[in-house]
Amino acid sequence: MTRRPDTLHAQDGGAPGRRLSAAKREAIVRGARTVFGREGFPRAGIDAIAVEAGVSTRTIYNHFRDKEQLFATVIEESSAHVGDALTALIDRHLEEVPASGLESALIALGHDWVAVMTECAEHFALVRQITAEAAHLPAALIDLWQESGPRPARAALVHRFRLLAAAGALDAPDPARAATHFHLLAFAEITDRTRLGATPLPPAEISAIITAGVHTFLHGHAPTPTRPPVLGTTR
Amino acid sequence: MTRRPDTLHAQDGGAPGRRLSAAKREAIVRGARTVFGREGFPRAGIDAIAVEAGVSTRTIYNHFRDKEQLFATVIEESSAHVGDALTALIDRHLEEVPASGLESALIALGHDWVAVMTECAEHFALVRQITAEAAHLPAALIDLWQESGPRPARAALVHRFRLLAAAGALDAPDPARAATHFHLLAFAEITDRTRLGATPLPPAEISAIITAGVHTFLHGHAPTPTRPPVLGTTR
DNA sequence: GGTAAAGTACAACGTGCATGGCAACTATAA
DNA sequence: TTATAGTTGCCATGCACGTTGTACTTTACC
Repeated sequence: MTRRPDTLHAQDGGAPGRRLSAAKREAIVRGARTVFGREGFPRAGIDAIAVEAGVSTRTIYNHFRDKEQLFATVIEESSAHVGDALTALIDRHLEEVPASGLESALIALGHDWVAVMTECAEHFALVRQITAEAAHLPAALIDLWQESGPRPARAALVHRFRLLAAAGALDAPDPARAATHFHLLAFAEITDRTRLGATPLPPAEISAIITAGVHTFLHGHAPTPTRPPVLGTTR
Repeated sequence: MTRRPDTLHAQDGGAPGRRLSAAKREAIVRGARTVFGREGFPRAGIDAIAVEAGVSTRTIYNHFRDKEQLFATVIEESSAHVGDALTALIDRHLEEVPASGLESALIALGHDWVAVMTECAEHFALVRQITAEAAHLPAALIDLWQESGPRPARAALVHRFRLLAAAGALDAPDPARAATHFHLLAFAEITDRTRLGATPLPPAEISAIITAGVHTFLHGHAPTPTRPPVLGTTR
């Protein structure tokens, strides 16, 4: 079973038993992500993807069964990557809560989160298209996306908030709800107004939104008045 | 220039100088709203709209220049109607703040708001499609929608919050931001999870979201006199 | 009832686009 | 170098759909 160094993978949906080039496959997926992000799923033409990838349309059909399977592959590979980045971000900022202030930690997390959104603009353009088409996309595809990206990130946030509540730094009997409130106040307005990064927002405005959001969040979930907050290790 | 009682309106884009039936036009717009809401803009076929409206496709083209103009008409007429309903709701619930509690007023507003969303499910299905396709729709269309629906409603909310802040019932130096925070906390999660009403959410869950959201909001924007607990110097 | 305009049925036209077939080209492994 | 198989360009096919033309039917007012 000798294989070329470049053709070690199993194909995703082409004719069975063929050995296709991994490099071509990667080029296709990357090009497809760009075009799908720009134009959306049913709208992006195979030809445009082929051009973007520097590949013939015929080759695309050698690697993938059809356009939909290509789309699924793009979603899975892209969102797993960005999901990891966000999860790492959350853990990094909330691993140890500085006694100096939970507020500054949350604000810093907010800014870094937005930074990821601009760095991975192409991915979030794709996400925008997914949510846009959600109702017309197979449910399995939506699940695939949720599971590989948003869900783990959210779980990490809930986990950290649970620890913060246990440490008395937060009044969050329901950490999941607190996570939702934090996310809404700190990010939802930004994702909304930038359309997930599509339209720019002045940095000062972003900063104001995050600061105000974190402020409202912390006041809304402040530890019970009688008990001064215990800021210590949250682990 | 005798006109039939049924044909008094000016046409939107058909051949100039013809007198078209208002009843047919209404049927077309209503059917188009249903189908556009269900399938989205470019996706909905003229044939499907014609069937839904009980009209021939040719008649549609006698009343409207093309599919896009029909879509614009649907958006304008539908969102103006729902926008008025929401504005009325806001004014009704926040016109006089019961000393008994701003909290209950906001919660009641929240419930009525959600009720409007379910009553006008067809409209919000349309809104879902608009936001989904926003990037590929002419900007003028998006503006048309924003101006006729969401903007007036939001303005009403900001106005009420400004009065509440002036009356000392709320700590909202920036009423616009407070309105955003209230909207996010009380509604955004619901619109998110129900996909603007597309997928159902148990009433108990809705109630919990609104209650928790209003709670967080009020604690975050509580009037200063009693100085709510603050973590460190949150300013 | 007559008449003119609106509405309808039907079909044609053009287009865009996802696929599939095929033969020629090319790069790699032996 | 040679055989093997991925890659490519190009064309064909089929389909979906917006839009229009046209001839016939219905409707509303005189």
